[in-house]
Amino acid sequence: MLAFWEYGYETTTIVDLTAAMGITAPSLYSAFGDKRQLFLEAMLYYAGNIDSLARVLACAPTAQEAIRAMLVTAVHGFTGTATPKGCLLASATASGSSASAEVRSAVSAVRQTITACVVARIEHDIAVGHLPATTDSTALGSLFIAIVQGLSVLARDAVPREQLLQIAEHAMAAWPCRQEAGID
Amino acid sequence: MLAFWEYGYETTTIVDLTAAMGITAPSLYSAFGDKRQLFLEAMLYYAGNIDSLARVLACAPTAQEAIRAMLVTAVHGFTGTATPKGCLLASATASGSSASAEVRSAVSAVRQTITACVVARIEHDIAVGHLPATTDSTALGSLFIAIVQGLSVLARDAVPREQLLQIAEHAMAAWPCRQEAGID
DNA sequence: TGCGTTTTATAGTGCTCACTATGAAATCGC
DNA sequence: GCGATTTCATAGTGAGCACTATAAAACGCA
Repeated sequence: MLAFWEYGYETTTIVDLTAAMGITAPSLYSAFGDKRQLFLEAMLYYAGNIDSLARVLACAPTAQEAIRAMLVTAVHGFTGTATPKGCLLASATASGSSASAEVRSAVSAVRQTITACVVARIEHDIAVGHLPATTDSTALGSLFIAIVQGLSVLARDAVPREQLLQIAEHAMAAWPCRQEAGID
Repeated sequence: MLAFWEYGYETTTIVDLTAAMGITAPSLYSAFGDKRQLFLEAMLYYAGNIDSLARVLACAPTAQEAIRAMLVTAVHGFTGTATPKGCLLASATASGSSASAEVRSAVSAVRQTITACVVARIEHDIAVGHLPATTDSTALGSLFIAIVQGLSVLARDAVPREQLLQIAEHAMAAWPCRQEAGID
């Protein structure tokens, strides 16, 4: 997973993977089938962290706080010292030949699942009156997904964690109704 | 440029490039040196469009309108039918082996130049009183760069132009002072 | 037309890619 | 303890990569 995270899907070689895993090529192929299946498993393992993030989305008192937590968690994940910079989903298949279209669409599907979770949380807050009924939940949720993916690009450019956190804080101003602290 | 835009730097092959340009490999090498130099020229040609965007930044009446125009221009560029989806700067070197680190830092440098233009425009509006003196110009400018790069990811996921424009419109709410229309 | 120069096409170079055939080593039931 | 079965390492496979040596063709100029 770390190798794919660092170098991307097509640019990571079997030698990179076997070296990282401490096994030989035949073992890798008997265990995972081929490079594509190994990547899909690694991606789902990576997205597992985001599944726990979906639980955080549901448990937060408001959608604002839920998204704030998502942004902070993302920034921390993108700037860890023990892991590659940025987001595996954002960078591993950002480009590639037409041979890897299937892998790219699998990553896109995971991203859309995450987007759907965010949109659902926003719609819940609309339903209970925390957000205006006129709120465009799809556009607002997609905006924050876009911001997360954009933060990944900046993290890859070696922008430090503190600055990314400030950017994320500024992004929180995009909520349609400015509820000051204490309203929740 | 279109080939690099579509497939990325490392995943675009010399055969792709010679086929797109209608020339043979020796002609390509005598004209451009090698693949790396050809990519750098193609990237600067692509960024040339963004240089004209820097002029738009300076000519707009306010920083808000300047950034709004940048977002709209970006969305249109990311969803054109005659060009690949997304942003060349965002996707072409999002991942890659350590052999292409130099190319990746060149792309990062262009992105930081664009960020500096945006930040300068925001600081200009702070100086003339269009924006609060407490505005964090670096964080705010970087946020909109992150949003543009994030929109590129969504565009690559085949999100339609109209939805991206709505997302961009929602992003405009992130400005620190909500100046309604007519104030400028 | 004939010659020197530049451009271009053919055909390959060594290298690395994802992937695998074959023999050695370890493991297991009994 | 021993044979059957599974697991693993060595050593390669054809294919495709970035890149180039050589020679033919096109061109400017007389």
